Amino acid sequence: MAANSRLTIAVHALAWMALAGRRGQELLTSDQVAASVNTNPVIIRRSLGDLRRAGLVDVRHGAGAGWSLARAPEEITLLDVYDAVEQEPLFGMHRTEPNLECPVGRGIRPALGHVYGGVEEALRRELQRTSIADVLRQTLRAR
Amino acid sequence: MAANSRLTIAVHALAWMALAGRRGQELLTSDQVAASVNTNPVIIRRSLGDLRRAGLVDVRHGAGAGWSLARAPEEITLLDVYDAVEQEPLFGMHRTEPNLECPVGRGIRPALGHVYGGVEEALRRELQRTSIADVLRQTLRAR
DNA sequence: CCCTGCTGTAACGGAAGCTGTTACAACAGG
DNA sequence: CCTGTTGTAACAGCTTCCGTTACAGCAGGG
Repeated sequence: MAANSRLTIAVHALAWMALAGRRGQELLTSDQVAASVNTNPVIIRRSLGDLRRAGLVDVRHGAGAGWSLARAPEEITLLDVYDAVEQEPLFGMHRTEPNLECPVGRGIRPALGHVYGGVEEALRRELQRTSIADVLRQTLRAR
Repeated sequence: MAANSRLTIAVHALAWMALAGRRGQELLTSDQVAASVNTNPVIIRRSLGDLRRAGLVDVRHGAGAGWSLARAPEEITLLDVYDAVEQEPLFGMHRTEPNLECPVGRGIRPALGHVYGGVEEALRRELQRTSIADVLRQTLRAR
């Protein structure tokens, strides 16, 4: 499985913003976030751009610009983040159309679509159970 | 997300083998399976090789060679198949180590590991609820 | 009204994974 | 021994992801 790190990067950025906000610093630049994640600021801007389009963060331009949370950390679930940064389905179908003259080839895709839908639904339910505030709490507890 | 089709290919192959077995043909060659999936026989051999290592299918060499199910279709769950063909975790961690001088950078990985573990567990529970026989039943129902 | 600092995004490159293809050695029934 | 099939290596094309550089655009503050 592809195992990309987009969800991890986005959650890390949000958790860091939540901690900074608690310390009185509402506004962070992509450079400041990138310093904690240890990556290039453009990666952070791309990720936070996805989150902005989903309404999870706000951005300010001009001098004194930066990013801030659009909601309280308790109100942002990992499902919100997942929807913001991932679009591909979990499991791919056949790359080439199966043989439609075979009874299995003819019916397998809708059948699998149904099963895969149930799996994704279970995944989404689980992601919804955890908020950015939960992640931050567990993060600070781990010493 | 990468959305590879390995689970789909493997389940398709197993469902087709289950149907052929029900029709009295226990043994299928990789060419015959490839004809239903509509792909190259080597792809099928690679996939069935994973399933063989997991003990889900048997193989016979020599003349009259081919593949057969090692268990009844009711006894093979999609979780068995998933474990046989996927090894990467669902969500990747940071590609480069986060900044350990930041409290979030220091604690985020174990915290996320815990959350991701719960999500994978939910996914596994759901995959376990469906067998190859279930998939075949739904496949033949869809006309 | 300009200056400055940051965002938004395009363009590009390297690395890795997946799929598909060819080729060929190994194996085992008949 | 012959034949048909498996097992696997090697390779190519394609795509995605991550990282980097570059630069236009925006908006507060002086």
